[in-house]
Amino acid sequence: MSLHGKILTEIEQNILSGRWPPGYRIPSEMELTVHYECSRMTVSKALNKLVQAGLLERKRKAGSFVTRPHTSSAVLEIPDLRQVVLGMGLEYSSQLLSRKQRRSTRDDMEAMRMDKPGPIVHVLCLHMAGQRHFCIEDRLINLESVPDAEHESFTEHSPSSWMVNHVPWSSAEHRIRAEAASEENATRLAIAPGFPCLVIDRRTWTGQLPITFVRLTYPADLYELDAHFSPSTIAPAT
Amino acid sequence: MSLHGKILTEIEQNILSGRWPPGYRIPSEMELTVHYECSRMTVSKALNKLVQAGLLERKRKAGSFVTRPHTSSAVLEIPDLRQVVLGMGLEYSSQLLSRKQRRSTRDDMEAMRMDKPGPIVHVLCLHMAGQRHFCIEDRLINLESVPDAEHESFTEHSPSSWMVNHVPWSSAEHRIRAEAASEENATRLAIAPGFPCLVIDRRTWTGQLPITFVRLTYPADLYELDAHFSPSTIAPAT
DNA sequence: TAGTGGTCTAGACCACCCG
DNA sequence: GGGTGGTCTAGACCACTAC
Repeated sequence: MSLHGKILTEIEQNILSGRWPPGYRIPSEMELTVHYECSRMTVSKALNKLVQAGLLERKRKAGSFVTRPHTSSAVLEIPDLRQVVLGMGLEYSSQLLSRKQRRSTRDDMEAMRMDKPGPIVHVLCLHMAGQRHFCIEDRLINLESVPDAEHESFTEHSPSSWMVNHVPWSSAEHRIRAEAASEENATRLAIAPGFPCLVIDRRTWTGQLPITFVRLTYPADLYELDAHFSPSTIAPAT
Repeated sequence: MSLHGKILTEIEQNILSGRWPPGYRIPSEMELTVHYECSRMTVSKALNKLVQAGLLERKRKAGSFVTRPHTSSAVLEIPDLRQVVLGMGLEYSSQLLSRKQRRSTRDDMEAMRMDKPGPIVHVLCLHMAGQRHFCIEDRLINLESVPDAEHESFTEHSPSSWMVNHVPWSSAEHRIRAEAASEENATRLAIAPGFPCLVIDRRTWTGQLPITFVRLTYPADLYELDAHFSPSTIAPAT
């Protein structure tokens, strides 16, 4: 592997593992050239790729910093539902409907794409936007990747908020569809069974390790998903 | 603007304008260093950003080539519906329901984000997957950006296929939601009014120029949208 | 104002692989 | 074999901005 590839990988792992948390100031280019015994260009190449990937922010004179919990960085955002609702100008609240802990069943393993069984947390949470039932969050969390979740009650912060703000991820998969509300969800969302809903399934990983699977069910017309995409927005870096 | 930014922009425009078509071999790094009177690193930086953007492919000894009609390159693909259906193992057919040409109305301009009126084509097309009504495509095309569309009947190829294969784009915006089928679409899709549908609005541009607006309406359960996303897939270039 | 990143140079060696 | 891109160096000057 190339030297700048090695530098990139090592720094990336420092970030994704949490050793270098959001806001952390990483060593300056000069310090890295010393550490890796290479020229500034080589270090710079690695760091700039990490900027493009959304893991770093760099400021002259200040240094290079790990970005805040990488929320979106790009295309399909992974938002904190609380922020979404507040952004709509509505009051937000959430209600934990259930919280279970268990060894993963076969269904769990399939949903999360786990390759071997392990302890998980299963939470169900209702999100409200003003008086409207906004979203049902049905989430599995892999306790091997996110051990902190074992002692988190999710009553103060919703699972959505907690995950966004505590857990970094390196890849995600979304599956989006329309669906008629099931009896169960219709009751939870105070809508008629069969009412159209937008359903988003999302899996996230750090490296090869599954973190969480979440199914978000929104009554139609309460939520739209936005995705901007510019492959050519390489915006010559000002 | 920086020099490599200028080089990047000029080459990008050569590609997006079609002057350098897919497969075209662009000048070598050496030729570009002569043309821009700069060092190889500077040219290289620009070219490698274009590789990341998916506009170029580079091969040792062979040279740098414009990629084939950039379909997805990443996250939210812009598929040819024909390929989608065939990929599901079903027979594909399409039927043009209407084709109109007009000067853009205020609604058209709003839909396409045009800032001044101009000639457009409005097509409506039904896509079938086997015996199932798969999707209604409701599309506006800006004739100023896509003059060829004026003399295209869209009977042999569906608008979706034609656009994907003929028109390059540089940025796209998706809006995705669930919706109850309108009376009109229910008839077209052979479903009951109120049946849940997945609706995707998509706008595409080349540079600042709007190309097309399309609304795709799928009956629930006939289609799911997939989106993979790895910000950290910066894969140290082999 | 000093330290940081942004940019650029003029070389160099190497791996690849088309012809 | 020779031209291509991939990588790297050891400098350099500049712009920005936090301190």
